[in-house]
Amino acid sequence: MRSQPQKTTQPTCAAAQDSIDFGPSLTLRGVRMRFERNEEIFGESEAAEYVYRVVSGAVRTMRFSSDGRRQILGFHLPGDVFGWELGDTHTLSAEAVSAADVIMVRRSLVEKASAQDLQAAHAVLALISQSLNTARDHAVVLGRKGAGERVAAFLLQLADRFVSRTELDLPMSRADIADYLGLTIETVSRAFSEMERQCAIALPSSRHVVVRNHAALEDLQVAA
Amino acid sequence: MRSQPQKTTQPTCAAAQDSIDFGPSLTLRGVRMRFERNEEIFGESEAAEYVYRVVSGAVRTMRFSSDGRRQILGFHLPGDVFGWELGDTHTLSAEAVSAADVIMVRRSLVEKASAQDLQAAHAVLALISQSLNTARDHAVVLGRKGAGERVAAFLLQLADRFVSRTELDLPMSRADIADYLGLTIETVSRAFSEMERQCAIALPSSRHVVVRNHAALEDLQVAA
DNA sequence: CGGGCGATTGATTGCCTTCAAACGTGGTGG
DNA sequence: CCACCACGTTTGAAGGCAATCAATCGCCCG
Repeated sequence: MRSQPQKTTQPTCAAAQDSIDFGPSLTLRGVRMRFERNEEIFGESEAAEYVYRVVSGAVRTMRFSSDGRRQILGFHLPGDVFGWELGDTHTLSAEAVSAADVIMVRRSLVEKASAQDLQAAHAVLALISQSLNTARDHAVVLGRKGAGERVAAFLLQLADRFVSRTELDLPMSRADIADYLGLTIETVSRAFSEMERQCAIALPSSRHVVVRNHAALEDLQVAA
Repeated sequence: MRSQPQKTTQPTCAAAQDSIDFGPSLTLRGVRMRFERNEEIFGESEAAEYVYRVVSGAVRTMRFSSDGRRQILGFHLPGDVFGWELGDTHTLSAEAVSAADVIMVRRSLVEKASAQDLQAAHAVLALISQSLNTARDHAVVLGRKGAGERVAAFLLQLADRFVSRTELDLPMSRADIADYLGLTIETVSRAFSEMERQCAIALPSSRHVVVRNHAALEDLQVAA
């Protein structure tokens, strides 16, 4: 299933671009690669050879329950780092949601840097710590929110990450959103339609969301 | 709501006991305290002054959704470290599930140690990394499993942590289990009853579970 | 113009929640 | 020592919300 990733032909800009910035004191060089839509970046239990940063596009990380059901753990947008592991194998899988440019830095470089430089070690710690916090928020959504609330929370979360907080171009399908929120495609779709009916959002197309009433979304997120 | 915690009167054993072992190269001294059942250990948005290790009893960490619904993020048993934060305030709350002895180490000590010693920094990283992995597993359970599967997964998870893998003394109530698994008390109770009916477990008392058929539980965990 | 895929909408089912009541046990006070 | 109360748990009945099953729609691409 793992298709041959290939380096971009054009050497896009300077060397400084092809690196991951872990913080004020840790910038590591890597290689830029392009992954096509739905292409696997790495799989669970594969050797964790690289750490990744999204340059453009979007990436999903996920885990599968023993009988194959998929849980998406997070979406990663430009700037996000993913794929870091403490051990030497990946504990989750990653795929490109849309065509995505990604910078890959050898894990050994990160290890070496953080084994020599305390600031580097702290930068990695901050990264993981942030991931943990996000994962905990996600647990609250999955464990204690209804369908409408989950979708509202998802949209608000995305809105906070886009430059324009009202115009969202969703890179992911309804199926992705469903597997992220612990719902089905149909339920997600109905939630979108219902929000449109209530004029909280507009849906010029299925992948383009306009937030019409931010406050209404925040209400939905709490009780819907 | 925060009652006055009080140090245990008997100085139980040596100084080495009242410390947290983060790994081969980081052991920090602290103070031992006892918390009674349901006593708050720290609250969300309080200053994160200490890092904690469970000595005896059990602790729950949790977060609340904006309208007050409780999601338990984890149960912490003897040996577990909890309450670590990157920033200077807690991002979750902790309470004693049962009466619990806990060792508290000043966070500033951990900070100082991991800012001076690379092995110490790595020990903290390993700790957080493990928490992240656990949180991700939890997300799979919350997002993609049915009620019976959740309870089975919960029991197997606990069984792995007890000395006796077949005799479990649950320190937590059905309400705690429900809030951990994203279910209601009644649904959890029904799941237990159903497992007993299928002879996967026995319930001599509501808090004492005997695993009769480990394999059957593993099956339930996948499809029930 | 036709095919395929993702999204939407509708109808129905089923699981979990909600509401309600009874049970059991541990603790307290008479 | 026993009666009683409180609280956690279990069980039952009913309802609701999301899943499932099924059909249609819309759009992109060939």
